[in-house]
Amino acid sequence: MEYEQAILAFAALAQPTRLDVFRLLIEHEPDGLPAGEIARHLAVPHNTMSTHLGILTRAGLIAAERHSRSIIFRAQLEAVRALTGYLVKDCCGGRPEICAPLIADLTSCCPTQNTITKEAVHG
Amino acid sequence: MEYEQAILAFAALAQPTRLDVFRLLIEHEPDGLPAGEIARHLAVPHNTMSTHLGILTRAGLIAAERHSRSIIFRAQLEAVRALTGYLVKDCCGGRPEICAPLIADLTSCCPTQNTITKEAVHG
DNA sequence: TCCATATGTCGATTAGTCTCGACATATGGA
DNA sequence: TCCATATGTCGAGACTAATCGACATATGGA
Repeated sequence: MEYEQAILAFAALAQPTRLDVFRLLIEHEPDGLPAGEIARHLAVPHNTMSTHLGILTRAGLIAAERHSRSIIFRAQLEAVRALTGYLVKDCCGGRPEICAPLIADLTSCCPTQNTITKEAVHG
Repeated sequence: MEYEQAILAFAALAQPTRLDVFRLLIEHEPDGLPAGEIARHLAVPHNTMSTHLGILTRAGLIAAERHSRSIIFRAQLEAVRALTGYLVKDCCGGRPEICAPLIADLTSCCPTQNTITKEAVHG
């Protein structure tokens, strides 16, 4: 992920309504939700929501797809990967000893092929 | 990490000068840098920088410690861990299949005990 | 105490963001 | 074509953030 895109993503997530939208859409993966339903769910006027959805879309955090009269929005998990990667890889900076414990903690959150042997429940 | 703290952290990192400061301090881990040197390094007036350092500090992303006349700032890697965790664990939401590939990519960035057998170089 | 260095705080200006009413566009059906 | 539904765009007002000169505080040394 590039510098400008990271700034856009951080700015997009720095606003309560937009962070709520993003989390809501993550919950609704992989089906997504239409714009109107998102607005209703978070009790925000449709035009205000439209602005927020535009900001999240431009940041690459969500994506829109028209289905008949509705426009379905979906979270872009690839963007989450890119954003966390931007932070974590920055930490590394050639020094794995700094971020190794950081990654170890993340892997304990959610078992993968590599960490299935570690405790799966995180406190 | 809690909701309000996450908002503060995203907002703090959504500003170019502050993102630069944070990356600079990560580069200078674990020694840190005095406020004046940070300001000089990024060519920002000292009082403007003081404001930005305050915002980063309140967000928990950096921490200050006085050493004689200088105040040394250090990146708080724990905050990076908490912030990435906030994003990634949200993705999981009880569904590891969603974020497993996400974590797999992060671990490939920087070898740990679990992933030392995977390719260490990331493209 | 007085001065120099290092940093923080205040206040004003400028710029940007958030919100929402009003209007515009897009789709599907009668 | 006309209407209803779904969503987007524009514009104004209110709010918030960024910048930086001027002043204040803190530390160490003469």
